[in-house]
Amino acid sequence: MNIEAQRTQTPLYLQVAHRLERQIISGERAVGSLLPPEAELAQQLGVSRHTVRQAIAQLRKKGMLVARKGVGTRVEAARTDWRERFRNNSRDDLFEFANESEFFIQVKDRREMRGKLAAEIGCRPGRRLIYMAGPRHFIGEPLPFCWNEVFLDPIAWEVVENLEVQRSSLFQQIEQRTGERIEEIQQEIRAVEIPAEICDGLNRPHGTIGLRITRRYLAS
Amino acid sequence: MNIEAQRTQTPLYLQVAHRLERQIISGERAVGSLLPPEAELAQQLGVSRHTVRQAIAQLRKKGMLVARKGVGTRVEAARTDWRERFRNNSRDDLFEFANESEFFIQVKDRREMRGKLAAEIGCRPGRRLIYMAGPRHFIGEPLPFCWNEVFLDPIAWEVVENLEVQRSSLFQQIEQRTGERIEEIQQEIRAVEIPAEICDGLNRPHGTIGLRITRRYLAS
DNA sequence: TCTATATATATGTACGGACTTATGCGCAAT
DNA sequence: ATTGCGCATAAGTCCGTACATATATATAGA
Repeated sequence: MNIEAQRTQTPLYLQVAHRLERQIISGERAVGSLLPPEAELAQQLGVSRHTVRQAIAQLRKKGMLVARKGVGTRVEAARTDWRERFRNNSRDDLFEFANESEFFIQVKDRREMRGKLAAEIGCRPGRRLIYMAGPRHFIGEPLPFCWNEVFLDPIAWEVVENLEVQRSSLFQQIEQRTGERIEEIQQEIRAVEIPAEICDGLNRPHGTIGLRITRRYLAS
Repeated sequence: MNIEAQRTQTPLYLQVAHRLERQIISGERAVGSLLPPEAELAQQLGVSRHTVRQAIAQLRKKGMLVARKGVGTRVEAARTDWRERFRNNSRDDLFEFANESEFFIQVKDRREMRGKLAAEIGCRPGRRLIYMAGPRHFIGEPLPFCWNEVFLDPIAWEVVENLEVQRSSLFQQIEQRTGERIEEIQQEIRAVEIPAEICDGLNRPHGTIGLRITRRYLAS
C-alpha cells in the first residue's frame, strides 16, 4: 500500500477503500466492469485478503460495488446519491458527510426557547440558546441541498462567534474546543412540506416537499 | 451453537445474530445493558470471535447494537424503526422485511399501461399487466403503514390468482414458482403528498405527507 | 484533594489458513 | 442443437493468532 513511514492514522482497509473509490470516481475503474479477484487485489496492494474484503464491504455499503459469488465484484455506480448518505447512522459517517459540504451561516443570534419549539428541542421553556441558520451546499455546487438550523448551548459561543462558513463538522469542532464529548446522536426523518420562507432561502418553488431531518447531539 | 445435525442451511454468524436479536426483542437482554465481551460470547456459543463479530455487525447495521472501543457493546434498541428498514438495500433484507408484514389485496385486475404510468413503470404503452393494490400492515397491528401497489407480468398470474393476503415476499414466491430469477432491484425514495383516495384507504386525513418508495424487480 | 500515570479490559485492525458454495464455461453425450 | 457433467474460479464462511487503540479504573505522587 506504499504508506509513507509509519503513519498509522487511517486504518489500512479505509486507505484501500478510498483508493478504490478514487479510481471509480475518476473512471479508472469503469462502471459495469469487474474488479480483480480479491486474492489478486490483495497481492497487488500488498495487504491481506481480509483487508481487501473490509474495504470492499465499505463501498458495498455505499452502493458503489456489488459482489456475486462465483462471478466477481462489479462497479455499480461512480457516486452515491446524497440521499443515501443519511442511511449511515454511524457517528463517523455523519462527520464525514459534514466534511463534504459547507454550511453558510446567514443568521446567528440568541433566542429564548418557548412553547412548541422548546418541547421539540427538549429543553425547559425560557432557556436561551444560540441559533444559527443557513443553506448547506456540497463543495463546489452552487445550489443548496439543505436548509440547516442549529440550536446550541451558550457554552459553545466562543467556538461559533466569528464563524461565517462552516466546512467541517461543527460538533466535532465543539468537542475539541470545549472538551465535551458527544455521547449520543438521535436522528429522525420525516417527510414535510417545506415552509415558504425556507423555500425562498433554498431557491425552490413554494410547496416543495422535502425531508425534515432532526438530530440531537447529546453530551454526557 | 447446538445445531441439529449438519444443517448447513443458514450461515453460523446469522444464526448467532438471530439468536441475539431474539434475546433482545424478548427483553432477555435489556436495552441499555452491555453484551458480554466478544471473546466470552464466542466461548459461550462455541464459535470463533470472528463469527461473533460478524453477527454483531449485522445487528449494528440495524441499529440494535452500538459498540465502543474499550467499553463494550450496548443494546441500543429492541426493535428497529420500520422507516429505518428501507435503508437496507440488500436483497435478503427486503425479503425479511416483507416477512414481517401482511399485504391485504383489495384490488386485483389487469390494466393496460399507457402514458405517464407506462413511462414510470418502464414498459411499452399498451402492454397489459396484472395490477394489485391494498394496505400493508405489520403483523398484529390494525393500522396500515403503507399503501402497496403492484404491477406484474402476466406470466405470474397463476401465482397470485387465488391470493387474498400475502404474508411472505411476493417476489420470492414468484421466483420459486416461475423459475425466473430476480437479478436486480432498483429502489427510489421520494417525499410526496399522499393522494386523497389513498389517504382514505389508509385511514389518514387528506393532505398527509408520506414517503413514496418505488421498486423495480428486474429478471434476467 | 487533585492530578498524573500505570494497568486491565474491551473493541478494532490485520494477518494467516482452510473449506464451502454459487457461477460460468467448456466438453462430451444424447 | 440441446442437455448434462465436470472443472476452474470467485466470493462467502469460519477458524486461529497477534497486536493496536480507546476507555475506565485503580494507584501513586504533588
